[in-house]
Amino acid sequence: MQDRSNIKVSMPTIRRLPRYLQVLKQCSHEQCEFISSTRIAAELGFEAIQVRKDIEVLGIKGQPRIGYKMTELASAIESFLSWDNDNEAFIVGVGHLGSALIGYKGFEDYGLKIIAGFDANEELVGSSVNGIQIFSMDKLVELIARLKIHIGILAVPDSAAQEVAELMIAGGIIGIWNFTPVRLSVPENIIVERVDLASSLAVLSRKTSRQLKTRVF
Amino acid sequence: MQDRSNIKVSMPTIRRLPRYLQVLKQCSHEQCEFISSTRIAAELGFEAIQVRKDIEVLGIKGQPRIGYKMTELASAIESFLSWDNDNEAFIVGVGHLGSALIGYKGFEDYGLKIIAGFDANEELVGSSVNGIQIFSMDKLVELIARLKIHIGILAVPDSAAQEVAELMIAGGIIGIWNFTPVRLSVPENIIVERVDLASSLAVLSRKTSRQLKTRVF
DNA sequence: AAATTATCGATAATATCGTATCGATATAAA
DNA sequence: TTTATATCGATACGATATTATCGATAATTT
Repeated sequence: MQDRSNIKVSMPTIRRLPRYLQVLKQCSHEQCEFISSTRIAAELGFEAIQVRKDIEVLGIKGQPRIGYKMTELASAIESFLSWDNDNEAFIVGVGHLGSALIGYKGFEDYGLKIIAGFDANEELVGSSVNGIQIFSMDKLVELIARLKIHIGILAVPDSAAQEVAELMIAGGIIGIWNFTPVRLSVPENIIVERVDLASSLAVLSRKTSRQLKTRVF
Repeated sequence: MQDRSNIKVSMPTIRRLPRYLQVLKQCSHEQCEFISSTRIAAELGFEAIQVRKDIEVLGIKGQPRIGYKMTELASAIESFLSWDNDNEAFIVGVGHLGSALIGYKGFEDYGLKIIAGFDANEELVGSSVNGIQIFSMDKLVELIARLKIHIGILAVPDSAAQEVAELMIAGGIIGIWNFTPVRLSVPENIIVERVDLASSLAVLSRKTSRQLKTRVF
């Protein structure tokens, strides 16, 4: 299989791939070696054709009437998303949200490994959360550089977000997973992915209120 | 202004509206009464034309050379998203994530009011987190019905997700904000909005690893 | 062995979304 | 008063994403 890391792929496709992976993991206990696009689509409520189009970008082939080889499909997705070799990450901000993220087991499935936490609260420094040790902010830049960390998880109070992001970048972070609502201003070669609860809630409340209005009593 | 709750609007537009609101709040301390699409676009790194197109669906008019009246625009967005009258919600699952969500002050801006928490852990029952009281799961269905709650926040362990969702629906919940990775199977009149960390991380790790590869050393 | 069926994969058509253009309008400046 | 400028808003265009169509293929059934 050729290297697919440089082809251009649409964002919606990238966002759907993890869900296919999830289905594969769920179905892995079944005995079958293959899985069809139809089956995947049915599990997720998608159209089979869309699943096939998405899988096409991975550069693997399925067998007509049979489907895709599950192990091959799974590792193709993981490789495509760079989830196959562990992505080591630091998390900054170990409040409720930070702790929740540290404790979230699911990240292992995504090849994300949180290997240290940082917090401005000196009382937390030296302690450990779920086996992850918490360091002082003073060490952040140095440790990023020394351990060659490329991903930083930002879970600090809004007011500190920009400042901490700059520290991360100073150390050598390339990708920032931003859990604050702050719009970070960063150099263009830095990737920022924001988890936007507001937009998610917007969709939910818009739809819910429409549903309420059209409901028959 | 006519009622805009029944017109069809694209999801990307709905997702962008909260960001415009955020800009408005940020700029509200400035003295100016009006704000232009150009200004909003500049703040967010969007194109002005896109901002105008999005605002168009709200049914309000701007003034050429001046822009939109800030207060009018803000309340039009809030009304469109049903964020103007408080949406009361229950949260089920008060672990790290649940606590983080309860403590998140930002929800007030979105018209979301978490008025009670529920947890299977009897030790938590009776306590309160950030001023929100925690009840036993036994009370969930009854209290949803009695208080006419329409939105439920699902922050329980994966294994309990489907079961709890069904309880919510039994009580009368219309919209579920799902913080678990579980794909819930629900009747079609129930709205489920999933906060999908996996898809967000997929985008981040794909882009980050591409950035790493194209970087010049 | 032949017919049937379910699937992949390539191509085409459609729909959706984002962008560009341009006239109209209102303010500010000359 | 006239001109310049910045903005809105309508229309048209282009890009992107999704869906449909159809031939090829391989397992299953008859």
